[in-house]
Amino acid sequence: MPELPEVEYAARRLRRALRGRTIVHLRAHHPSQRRTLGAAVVRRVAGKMVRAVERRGKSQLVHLSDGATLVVHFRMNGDWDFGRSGTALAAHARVSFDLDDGKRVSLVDSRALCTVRWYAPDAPPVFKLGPEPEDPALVPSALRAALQRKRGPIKPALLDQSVVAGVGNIYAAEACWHARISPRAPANKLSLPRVARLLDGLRSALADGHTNAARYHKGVREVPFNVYDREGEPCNRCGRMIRRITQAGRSTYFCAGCQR
DNA sequence: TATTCCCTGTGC
DNA sequence: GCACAGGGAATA
Repeated sequence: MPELPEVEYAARRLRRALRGRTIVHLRAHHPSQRRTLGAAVVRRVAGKMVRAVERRGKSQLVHLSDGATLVVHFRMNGDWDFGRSGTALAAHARVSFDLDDGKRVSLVDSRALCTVRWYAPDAPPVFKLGPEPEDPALVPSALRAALQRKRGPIKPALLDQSVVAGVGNIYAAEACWHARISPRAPANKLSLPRVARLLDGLRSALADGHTNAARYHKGVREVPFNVYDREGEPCNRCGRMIRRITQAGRSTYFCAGCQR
């Protein structure tokens, strides 16, 4: 379930496994991954050491010792599986890294929508991303300026990665709920106080997400969402029924009682 | 700015 | 069967 908190957590685990290690063997196991990881790339990556792993928005960047970069995107349901080389591959393993310490990291993704791209040292990836949600430079007036360039309703606007990096469908809806703003409110007409509330709402929703990402692998009970996937259930704030609508082809959950 | 497509799995 | 799934690039 990879949105920003999950990707942040995944990138940390990946960093722990890869940093300083040499990739003995990179393999693409599915045709959709072989399109971006051809034989030449796979050959070139072999023997390179991992200098650093970082996250930008929902992308994970693996910086290699020859200056090349691998960019991993989980899309809808990618995740890492950590195991040992030579053992059976995890189900739905799409790409795997065999490391010089005998361990193997696999990208598992049942839908095979995940992407792994290789960038040459002289042509590094360029991201059209807005500020990270935690960036101190992201103040209400900056968010408002970004939103004023947008047409259409606020909730789909929050999914635009050039507005704020890493906001996905769940947290866009949760942020609107926290801020008591209708997902249908025009993005470019939100007042500064409402934008400030939205920013606070986004940060609290993501904070819950970070708690959950840490709990996910420990079997600890997770913090429930307030609106996402709760159609027909009562709102935690006003008790009215949560509704589901479609915006820009995706589900939006909200409470028409207290989100105006 | 909305739809279509990429894939496969799940739940009704 | 069919609708739907958290993303994003490519389209009209």
